[in-house]
Amino acid sequence: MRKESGIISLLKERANCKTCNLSNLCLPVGISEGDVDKLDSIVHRNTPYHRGDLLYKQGDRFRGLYVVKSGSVKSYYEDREGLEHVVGFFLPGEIIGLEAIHSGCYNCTATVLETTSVCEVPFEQLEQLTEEIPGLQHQLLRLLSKEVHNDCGMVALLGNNSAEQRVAAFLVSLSSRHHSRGLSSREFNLSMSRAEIASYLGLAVETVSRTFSRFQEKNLLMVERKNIQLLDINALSDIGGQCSTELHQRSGRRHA
Amino acid sequence: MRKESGIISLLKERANCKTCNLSNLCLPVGISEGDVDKLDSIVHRNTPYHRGDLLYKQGDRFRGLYVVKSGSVKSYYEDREGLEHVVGFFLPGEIIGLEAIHSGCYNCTATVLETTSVCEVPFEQLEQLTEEIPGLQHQLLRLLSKEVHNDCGMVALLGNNSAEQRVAAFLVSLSSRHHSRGLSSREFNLSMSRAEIASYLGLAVETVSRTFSRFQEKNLLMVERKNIQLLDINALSDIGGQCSTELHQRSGRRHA
DNA sequence: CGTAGTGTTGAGTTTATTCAATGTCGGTGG
DNA sequence: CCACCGACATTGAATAAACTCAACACTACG
Repeated sequence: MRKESGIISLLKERANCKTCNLSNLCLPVGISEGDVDKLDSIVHRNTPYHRGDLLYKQGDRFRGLYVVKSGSVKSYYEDREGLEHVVGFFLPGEIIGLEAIHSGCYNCTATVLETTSVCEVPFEQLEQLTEEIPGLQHQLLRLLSKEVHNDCGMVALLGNNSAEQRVAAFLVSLSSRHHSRGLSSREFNLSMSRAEIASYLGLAVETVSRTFSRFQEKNLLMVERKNIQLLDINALSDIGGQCSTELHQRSGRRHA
Repeated sequence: MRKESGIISLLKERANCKTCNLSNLCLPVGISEGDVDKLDSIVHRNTPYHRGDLLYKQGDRFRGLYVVKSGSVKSYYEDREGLEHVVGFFLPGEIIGLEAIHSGCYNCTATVLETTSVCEVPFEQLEQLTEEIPGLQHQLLRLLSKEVHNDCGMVALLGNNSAEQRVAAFLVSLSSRHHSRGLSSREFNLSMSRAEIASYLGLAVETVSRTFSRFQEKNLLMVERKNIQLLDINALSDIGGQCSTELHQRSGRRHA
């Protein structure tokens, strides 16, 4: 078996594969196996991080992107009072640091939620590679665009107000993101704390907790600490509104 | 005077210029005047749109990006009940449609708020030009990244909860965006209705209205229908929190 | 001049928050 | 091995914030 490469995930955009099969991933986007080697050569494979470790801090100079190989990451920024505001969670296959290309320094802090391994992709070198690898540029643009798309969805969601809608949409999003990595969409781990969920969704911790309980009473899910099972994804999807489906699923329509 | 070009705005990222002076705009980003002509040649200059006209509809095939030359645009999506959720406003110099690169079709509807002129930039041709124009690719990536950055800010803001914070941050954002185009940061036009602001900020119309009134009582601003004057931008900026400054201003620090 | 669209203001209700208490898990040290 | 501690999670009760409903005001426009 070949070394698994984080950059592959970067380019493939959640193809359905558990282990990184190169030809599966790159051919469909027009990148040959030879080119994959070039990509691989610029990627740093960091040793695993542990809960609380930082990938980068708010204000650090932009070095490159990070691709989650396993585990999960949150990104947040601190306001003047030192309060933390979570702006995103990243699961395997997802890319961190895209917002820093523009200003040349990271404007969030990225920290690891559990034992996590990531690849570091130096951005300058990646940009240079676009000259050698046809199709790479297009993939990068698509990647960025997708992030914009997801964020739009988040804005719409947070404008949706009700706590139930937000929590439901959040869960459906996690579910579909797990699914797109070939993992179970029904049962997974909440690597983030209730407080982190609350911060992300703009709710109080207690509200998140109560909403979980209410969903559980309605038999929509079963949750115990970090472990969660979605019993009725359709119902949750309905509660969450279009956001939860539209926005975090690639091409798929509604779960019918 | 030379024909004004929307694509210039696209590349320059809000340099401080009222009229589009080509050399000002492009040289700093490493694009020569000759290359500007190439860019100009692919841009469609549409006749002005009027309030309510659509640039594109949710679901339309992605053709290209739109750059606002004058006027303003909102983008929103309709949920299953047909309710409108505003996800963004676009002022002169800003680019619309970035979220559609990924999926190949627009997932929001973009509509014009007042008499507005825009440029249409066919995306395929723009991508091809990156081969001829060095630096163009980098600018495109930065552009997308900036959008991600702004959206992150919006997510953080909407997680910030309080109506006052949201409205204040919104106004400061508009202010600084006007400022960066060389227009007054103190007094400008709210081309969007209260309902549109409310939808964008996830508030009720009445709450927006009341918040305006409260700010006015505190002498932070003067608002009458569409016309607004910010009397104390610092104070508003403080209320809005880091988001309002951090997130919508380029390199500048707080208004000191 | 009257009407429709939009914005403001008030009163009551709903929702989510805050504050406080209690419960649960996981680790550490006696 | 068990008791204890701290971090995290849940639940309840009181409070505060924003929402809904409803009335009214202003402007634009025919």
